[in-house]
Amino acid sequence: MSKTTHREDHLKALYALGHSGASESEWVSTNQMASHLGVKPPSVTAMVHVLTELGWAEHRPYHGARLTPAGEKLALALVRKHRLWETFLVERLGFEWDEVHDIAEQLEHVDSVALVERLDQYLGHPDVDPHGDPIPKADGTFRNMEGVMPLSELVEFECAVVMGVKANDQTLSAMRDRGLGLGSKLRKKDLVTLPQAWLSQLMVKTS
Amino acid sequence: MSKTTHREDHLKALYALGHSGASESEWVSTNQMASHLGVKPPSVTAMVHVLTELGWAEHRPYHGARLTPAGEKLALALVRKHRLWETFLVERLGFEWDEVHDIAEQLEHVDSVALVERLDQYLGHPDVDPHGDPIPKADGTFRNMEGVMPLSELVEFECAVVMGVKANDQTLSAMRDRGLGLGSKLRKKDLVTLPQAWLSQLMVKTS
DNA sequence: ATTTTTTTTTAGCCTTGGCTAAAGTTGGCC
DNA sequence: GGCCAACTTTAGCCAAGGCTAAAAAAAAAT
Repeated sequence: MSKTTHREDHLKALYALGHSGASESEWVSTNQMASHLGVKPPSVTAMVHVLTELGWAEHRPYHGARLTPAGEKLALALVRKHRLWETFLVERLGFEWDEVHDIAEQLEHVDSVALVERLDQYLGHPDVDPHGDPIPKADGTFRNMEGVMPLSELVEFECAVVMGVKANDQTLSAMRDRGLGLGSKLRKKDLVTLPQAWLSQLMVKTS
Repeated sequence: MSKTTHREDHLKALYALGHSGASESEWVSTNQMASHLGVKPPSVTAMVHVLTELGWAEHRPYHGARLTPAGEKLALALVRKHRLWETFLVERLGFEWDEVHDIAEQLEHVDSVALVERLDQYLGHPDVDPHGDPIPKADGTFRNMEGVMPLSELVEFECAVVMGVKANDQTLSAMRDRGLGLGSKLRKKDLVTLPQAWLSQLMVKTS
């Protein structure tokens, strides 16, 4: 990996782990980042120092790290690239939704602003990627995702529509085998037929 | 750059410099590779040793290096990827032919056989890239390029059709400004209006 | 409140690829 | 045939990232 790619991977990890719940960027522990990146904690400490030097992160020793606004902007650009490429791979090249993550992981590090913008245009400025995750616009804003929640949080409902999925490739493949995809409709009685673990991974909206 | 990307760059240099004229892979000097790659000679020596270890090149000290059949196969796969991506960038994303080299240089290192094959299919199995260079098939064979030669080698002719261009981005841009592109027709009398240097860069076929 | 456990950081080493400077080859020129 | 110039390789150093082991800090437990 290039120097840049390394830095980008750490930025993305910081972004991914720091935005689980709240909208504010949360402190992320060294251990969390290390296991997320498949690396040992000392390596993370070293890279966090570099990111701090660059003004992209701040570090409170023995407490954690988090993105600065500048770092957040860069991370969002990476997320944008990743999700646009995933969309391209599925929409244009005919890949399945469980096959694109690793390829997009490589494509997202290609450095060309013009390429991203032309890709976005070519795809018709999509709002969400093949997993239903919102694609940040060039200015960093997101599509409104109001009313979307994990299936597990619904108590009473008639019919729910799948708006997104948070799952690894293996689970995505299994869901596809069952005919589940974005837009699938689920009724109360269907719930018992689904693997328990999926309830928190399927993001739905009642209609 | 990743370890793999470094090796691939040296393989490509060996291929590019060793196939100028003949079909056989020729010996390439350390200096040639170094200046082609923008690196100092000792770095090339070191990498050539690595490629030799891997069975991708052979090295005759103080004489030069050349690809083995295995190395040639890998180099061809890289050329294939590069030219397919260039085609995609021009045909689908609307880039100009002088804007795509550097981007394709990055895209060609993305590692996924499925991606290359789907891209090839998506583009309709093109024979040549936007510069008229032939795109190797998955099995390593090329389109027949018979009858194509530099404009400078034509002595008497009625009309020649541009089939390819060997030029850097700046020259490509200048050619575009003059309306020159693949398929452009040139007559004997047009020659005097062209910059001298272009005559050896424009690959043509008499019709 | 002290001790123990867990987490994080620092210290020190390895690998890979780059560089300069010095030594070794090759080959052309008298 | 010997010498000089050009080119190539080796030797030795630097930077970036990764690792393990040990030290330091924070958190937990008694």
